[in-house]
Amino acid sequence: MPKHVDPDARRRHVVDALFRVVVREGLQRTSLRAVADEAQLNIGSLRHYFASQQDLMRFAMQSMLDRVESRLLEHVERIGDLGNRPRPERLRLAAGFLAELLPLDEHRRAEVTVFLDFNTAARTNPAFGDLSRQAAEGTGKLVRRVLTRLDAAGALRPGLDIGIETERLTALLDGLSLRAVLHPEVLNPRTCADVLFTHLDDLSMPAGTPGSAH
Amino acid sequence: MPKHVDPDARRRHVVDALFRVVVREGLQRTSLRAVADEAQLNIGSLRHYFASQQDLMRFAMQSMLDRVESRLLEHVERIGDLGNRPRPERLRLAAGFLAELLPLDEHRRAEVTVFLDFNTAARTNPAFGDLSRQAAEGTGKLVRRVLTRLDAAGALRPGLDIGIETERLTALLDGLSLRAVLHPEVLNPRTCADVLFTHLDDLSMPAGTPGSAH
DNA sequence: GCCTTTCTATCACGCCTGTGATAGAACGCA
DNA sequence: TGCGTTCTATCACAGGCGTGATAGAAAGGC
Repeated sequence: MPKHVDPDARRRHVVDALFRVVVREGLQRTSLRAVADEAQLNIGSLRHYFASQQDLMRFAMQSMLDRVESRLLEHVERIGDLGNRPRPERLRLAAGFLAELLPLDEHRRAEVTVFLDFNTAARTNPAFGDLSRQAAEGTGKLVRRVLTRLDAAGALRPGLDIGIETERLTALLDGLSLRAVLHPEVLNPRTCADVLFTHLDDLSMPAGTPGSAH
Repeated sequence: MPKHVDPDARRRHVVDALFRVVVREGLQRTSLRAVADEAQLNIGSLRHYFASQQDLMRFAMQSMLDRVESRLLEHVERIGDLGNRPRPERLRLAAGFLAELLPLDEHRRAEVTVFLDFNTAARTNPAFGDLSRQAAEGTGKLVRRVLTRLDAAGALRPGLDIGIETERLTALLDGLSLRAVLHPEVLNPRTCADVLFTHLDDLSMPAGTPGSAH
């Protein structure tokens, strides 16, 4: 088994470089040569790990989605069972969880930036079509699940249409991300988080209502 | 003064062609030659009206923003004074007005698509920087004005933070547009409009108060 | 030692891009 | 008619792109 380097590590290294280029220059200007330079690799080496540009791009987008998903799972692990928390804390936890999707720090900001570029490219580039759709449906289902759980725990206002509220909250998250990434001087992370919390608070029980059934 | 053709009409013709290419192929693949072909013009003629690619692109983005603005103004004209309408109708009118920003029909859909591509490009292309920022601030101020008017007319819930609510509604509109453009099979125009109305209804007087919706 | 696989590095090709330069047609006015 | 401006059309160039081909280095198993 000849194995000088770990190919998976190499691919991760290349993908990291690609993300940096995308953030700095945009997906439009993210060429094989630019990525190779950023990764300090020869373009020949790079092509040894990725058969074609499309392979690289798809792999990169898939990696990005995987990373987001694993960070979300990690967050779920961290908060554990939220069934037996006091109601205001449940809201706070839900907000903190959904905030993983917002560009509130440099790390998430880079990720959301890449996410946005890939997904807008997917509109006209069939190579990304399935991944983009899967991502959009994924966040939708995620938001729906959060709302459903909150509702089941009696934390939400009665009479809400969960379908509509799912679309509303999902669109709100997407919109906050979009504006925060494109116009950080207009929408800063703090306001971003405030808006999210305000929204969840709006969906919750009015103050003074008896809390969790159970 | 020799004048065979109307230069303004020509420029409009070219910009229309450019928009079609952007919608169909994405801004990334919108080259001078592609636009010239779409406009059924020789690239030489095209370059007679636009000194450089950057000139064309900036002109196109500015045109798009002008068209959106004029459609909004036209809508304002159409509804006239809304001060003396019954409250539920005021909400409906405000929703209809803000819906001008959503891709609810093919025309607006194309416009929002172009808007999105230009604004995402503006993140890394300084040529669009000022226009993009101006657009983002414009919609923000627009939303704020709508909310302020509704509030002044007593149509809104008391205790709302107009600043936060402006950001929230703006992000919601952006998010709806984004999802409707990128994933029309997930978020259809009908749901889009429903979400907007639900949101405005949520901001209005609490349920049970005379005049509040449904 | 040798052999095979893995990896790095480079060349060349065809394609597309924006753009400078330029020639000629179309047209209105004198 | 001829003149000058406006417009159309084309060529050529340099630069960037993805990619096929290929040669050579590096590394481990035998």
